[in-house]
Parts: sequence; C-alpha cells; structure tokens
Amino acid sequence: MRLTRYFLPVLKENPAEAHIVSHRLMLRAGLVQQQTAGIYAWLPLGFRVLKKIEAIVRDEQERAGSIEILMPTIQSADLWERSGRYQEYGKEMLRIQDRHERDLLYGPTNEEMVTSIFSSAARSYRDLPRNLFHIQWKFRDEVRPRFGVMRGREFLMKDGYSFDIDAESGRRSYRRMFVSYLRTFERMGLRAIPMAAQTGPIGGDLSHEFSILAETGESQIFCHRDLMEMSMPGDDIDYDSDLKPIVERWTKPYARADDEHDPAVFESEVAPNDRLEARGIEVGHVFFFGSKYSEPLEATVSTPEGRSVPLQSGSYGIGVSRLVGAIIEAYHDDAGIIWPESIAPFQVGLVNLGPDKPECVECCESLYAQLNNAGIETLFDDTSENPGVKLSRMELIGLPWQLRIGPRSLKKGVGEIQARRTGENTEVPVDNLVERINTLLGRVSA
RNA sequence: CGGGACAUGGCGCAGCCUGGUAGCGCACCUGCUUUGGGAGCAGGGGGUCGCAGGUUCAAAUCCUGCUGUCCCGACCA
Repeated sequence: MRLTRYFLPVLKENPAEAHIVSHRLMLRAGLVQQQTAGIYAWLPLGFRVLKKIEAIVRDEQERAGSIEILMPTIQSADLWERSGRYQEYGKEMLRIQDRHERDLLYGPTNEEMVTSIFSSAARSYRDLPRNLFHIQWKFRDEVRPRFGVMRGREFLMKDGYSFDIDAESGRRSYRRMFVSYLRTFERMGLRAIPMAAQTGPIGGDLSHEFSILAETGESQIFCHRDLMEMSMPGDDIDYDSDLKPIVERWTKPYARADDEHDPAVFESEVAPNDRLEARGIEVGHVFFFGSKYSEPLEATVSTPEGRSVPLQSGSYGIGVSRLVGAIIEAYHDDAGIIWPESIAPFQVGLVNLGPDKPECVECCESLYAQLNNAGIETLFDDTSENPGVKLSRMELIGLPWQLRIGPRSLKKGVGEIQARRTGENTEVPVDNLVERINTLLGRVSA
C-alpha cells in the first residue's frame, strides 16, 4: 500500500480525552476514531489489526473443533423472557422497539439464541458434542465506558458455546477451549494467565478468566511466577486426546484476581520470591454452566437409553476488539506501538528518505514491487515529507520492520533494515534486501 | 449509580474573574528554499465560542436549563 493513496490520519498531539497509553496510541496512530462514548469507528490500519486478531482466533477455534456461524446483532426479547434474563440483565442491555412496537434488543451475548438454534436441530446424543462460535459485535450499555476500545460499549467478541450430553463430556469440551485459549493468546505474543473465577451455580473449577499483565489493567491479580514461564501446547496438540494433564498443570499454581484472591492461601502456597502481583486485563473467559439455559428453554436431547435430558453447555468468550488495546498496552515504547509480527497491520514499512532523488525513487519502486510479489504486506511511504516526519510516523504506527532507502546509504549500494522492537539497524546490499526481509519474517514466525 | 471537571477553526490551548463582537501553536492551501530525525521565509483560507432561554445598548464572557464528553470510585469480553 502506498501511503500517498492510503487513509492514515495520524495525530501529532495527544487527544485530551485519552489518558492511558493504548487509547492515546490508537488515536494518534489513526487506528480508530471515537464516534460517541464507548463507540469507535475502525480506520484502515486499526481494521487490519482487528482482522488479524480475528483470523488467529478463528484458526485456533477451528483447530480445537469449534464451528463458525454468524448470529445477528439484533435479537427478539422473547427468548430472553423465557430464560428470565430479560428482566435480570438490567440497564446494560440496549432495548429497542421496531415499528410494530415489538421488543427487540441489541445482543450483549448469545446463550439464549445459540441454545435455541442448536436445540431446534439436535435431537439425540448422536448429535453431540458440538461447539459453535461466532465473531460478532456486541453491545453492553456500560455505565462508564473508558480506556478506549478496552471498555467500549460496542465491542467485537468471539463467543463460543459447547453442547454435551452430560457433565463429564462437558468438562472435556471445557478443557478443549481452555487449551485453545492458551494457544490463541500466545500466537498474538501475549502471555494470558488462566485464573480461577466465580463458578456460579455449578461450582467446581469450571470457570477461568484469562488475563494478561499490564500496568493499566482493571483488576489486581496474584499468581505464581511459574505461570509466566510455563510452556504452551504446541502445533501438534491433539484435541481428541486427554487434555486433563495440560489443564491441571496450568491450574495448579495459584492464580486469582482480586475478587477471588485469598491472601492466606496465596502466602501458604507460594514462596515469597515466586509471588507475582500485578495489574491484569481480562481478554478471555471460559465458563461451564451446565443446563442453566437449556432447562428454561427446554433444549433437550435423547440419551442412548431413550431418556430426555437437557443439554450441558459452556460459553467461551474472547474480547477481540479489546485485544487490540491490550496488545498495545503490552507492546509499546515512548515512540509508539510495537506490533508483534502476527498481528501487525503491515509487516514492512518501506521508507523513501530521498523522495526528490531519482535513484531513491527508482530503488524504492523496485523494492515495493518485489515485496508485493513476494506476498509481504508493505506500507510504502512514498510521500515527499521530511525524513524526520516519516521515521517518527513509522515508529508511531509500529510496523515490525522498517526498510529505509536514502541517498546516504544508496551511495554504498545498501539499504537499511531496522527492527522496531530492538531498534537494531542493519545495512544490507540492495539486491539482497527482499531476501533478507523474507528470512527475518520466516525466522520470527517459525 | 455516587463524586468531580470540561465544552472556543481539524488537533492542543489562551481569552471568561473585571461584558465592547475572537487569538496562539500545530495542521491545511499558494510560492520559493530545504530533505538522514517532527524544516525556513513570505502570503492565504477556515470558528453562528455545545444547544436553548434570560439579563444588558452590547454576551465566548454574567444567570438558568438542557445536551455531550472526560476523570475518580462501586460493576463487566
């Protein structure tokens, strides 16, 4: 993409309303634009990031056996009256009426709807287990939206739902999601720690919040330091195998947010040097709730014995739009964002430092064509602005690799590759630049 | 939902206390110069001062109401 034809409205100054770093950087780097409290428009660069995150989530969901669907944002109030949540949900739910004065709502979540969809077709244990997910905009009328997209009212969420014949089978479904979440966040460069959360009516250990550490986190978390180092399940993970050992390994060390924290247990279980106390941002939540919705909605299936039993379900959420903010909280410096390669809007920023020099223009055009041919996502700064403007803008938007071409280096027949993360600058002969970039991208993503 | 603040060109702000018809920096446009870290000179365009009412000869400025936004605390992907 040529910058001269792109839409990248960067801000030189900090918008007054943004107080935390991710919000500031998202506005300054032209990722989003606020429309009203807690509601954002996604500009081209931010939208690319959102799509990258979505793709990783989708890939890991499918790998774990979940099936993608798409449910509407607008729902009828009927289903919610049957589950009892139409009253219960309160003011967080945006209620609407259509022209016939029928009650509708903008979905804050989809347990009722998905249960209805699934149970209308699933008749027996032979149709189980299944896991359906979708990635769709939600609306929760938060009392106090803040922190940019991290606590918006409208937000993009992956919500998945499992359906099983009995509780034991439900636990297996839960473990699949648990393990897939570890992998999902890892692929975005995040260390998300599963923390025991309130379990509601079912009890047991079947609710976990996945949080990443960040100074601006909304809750205080307490955990064993080992969790920061523990190895992740690899690409060869077999979701049909027994995942209990993995889940047990990850849930054994102490890890709780402030609402569940018990100082006495923490201090008895964790040695002083192993105690980690930090702020956390919740990016995912897995929850097994049994027949909480299937019973009121009369979603039943036949057992092998011919009895009729309610479906056993869990729900599994990932805050997709929140992750954009969360990742920036985890990866930035004074100059701007530092995108992990897996979700960077472009892999390479090609910068022409000598826009008035024919040899620089020619070289950049050639490189740009080569990079495109190699399938490397490139943002080409072909503007005629000053070098300082270009370089600081590139740093602000945080592309992992900068490829700088200027009269100074071109005289030596080289271009410069600068790593955004380390600031390391390498001179590479012009003819080898694309190959080198390819190697760098391969090395890091491997 | 309790407490607090703010609202003035695209962005960041001053002006308000003590009423006299709007200004600064950045951005933008034109020209010339400049080009390896947010350029220089000259010229130029753009604002019913959030909305509605009131006081006054006169309101960005004083008064009332409304709306919007942000911050702190209790709740949530």
